[in-house]
Amino acid sequence: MLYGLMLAAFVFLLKWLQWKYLIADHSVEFYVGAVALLFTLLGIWGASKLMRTQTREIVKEVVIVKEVPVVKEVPPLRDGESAPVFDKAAWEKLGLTARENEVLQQLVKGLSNAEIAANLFLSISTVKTHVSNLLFKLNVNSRVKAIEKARALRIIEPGAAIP
Amino acid sequence: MLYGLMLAAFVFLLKWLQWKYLIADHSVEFYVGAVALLFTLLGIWGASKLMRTQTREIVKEVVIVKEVPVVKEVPPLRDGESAPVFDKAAWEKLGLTARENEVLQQLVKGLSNAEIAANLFLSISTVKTHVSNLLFKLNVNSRVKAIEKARALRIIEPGAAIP
DNA sequence: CCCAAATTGGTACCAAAGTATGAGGGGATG
DNA sequence: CATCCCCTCATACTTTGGTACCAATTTGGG
Repeated sequence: MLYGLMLAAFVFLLKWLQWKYLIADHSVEFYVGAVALLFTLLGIWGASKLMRTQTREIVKEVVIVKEVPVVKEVPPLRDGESAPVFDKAAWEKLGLTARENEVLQQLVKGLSNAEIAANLFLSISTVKTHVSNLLFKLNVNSRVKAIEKARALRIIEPGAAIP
Repeated sequence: MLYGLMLAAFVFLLKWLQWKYLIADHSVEFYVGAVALLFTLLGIWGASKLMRTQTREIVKEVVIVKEVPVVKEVPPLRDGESAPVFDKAAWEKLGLTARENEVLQQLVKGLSNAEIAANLFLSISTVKTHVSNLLFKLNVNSRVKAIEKARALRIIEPGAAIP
């Protein structure tokens, strides 16, 4: 409705200008360009107008979520009084080198090779080498399984945070 | 870039038509209307294209706000042996669909996409779709981090084995 | 000193993970 | 019936992960 009206108004305006200034042939492109630009903007405006409600809704929804006292709804966790145990014997059996162990500790935090490389000031190549050796020593074929296994074997350093 | 190119191409096309059909004065309105319509659509298209990412990002941001307190205030899960608690409230807030949840349960077991596909009788494509959507909803960018987050949020089914 | 292991990194290559997009069907809902 | 959401699958593509092999350097012990 509004849109059609605006279009009509614009055409009318153009016609009026035409009468007033007797448009030359070579200025057609200019007008077309102006029209294109103007209506592109109109389109963007309209679209964003429609989109905004959607965005708002989402935000609102989530904000409501935020107000819910999350902690209370979580059943009391029987806190691991038992600090994570580092099974030194299991670790020694694996024969991990110092560096490999460091990498492992980063690995179980869920970090990517790139992140590990950054943390330990290594190149990604080196991290890959270490990780590959780790996977072999742990007898797995993916970092996810390696994390599992490391936890099962309790060879995660006491200080390491476990989410 | 693309936009400017399209505009140029359109003007050129118009010029060409002008030479070919020797546009009469009264048809200018028609062309202007066509241009207006076309570029309005272009504007809408472009805006919606851009808006989508923006919407995504907004959701992302707010989700972070929502989830940070969860991670912080819930005592870290120390050891595997304590029975995992399924926080239904947390799960519902994520808005995971039934299928996505099933995939998540497989995911946290450390299974690969192929293994999940085999277990759920799906194609790898479908699993990828679900996993991708899961990662988005959990606001992470890798399956490893998704596993972490799922544990932190305690949305792992009680039956699930944790190594 | 020399050897062995460890550390670091590089290249090359393949597999897996992840993203983007769209088609098509089905079920619920207005 | 139209519309929306979910589910399924596919293609195409980019990014990570992982393997294999090699090479230079360091380090500690015999």
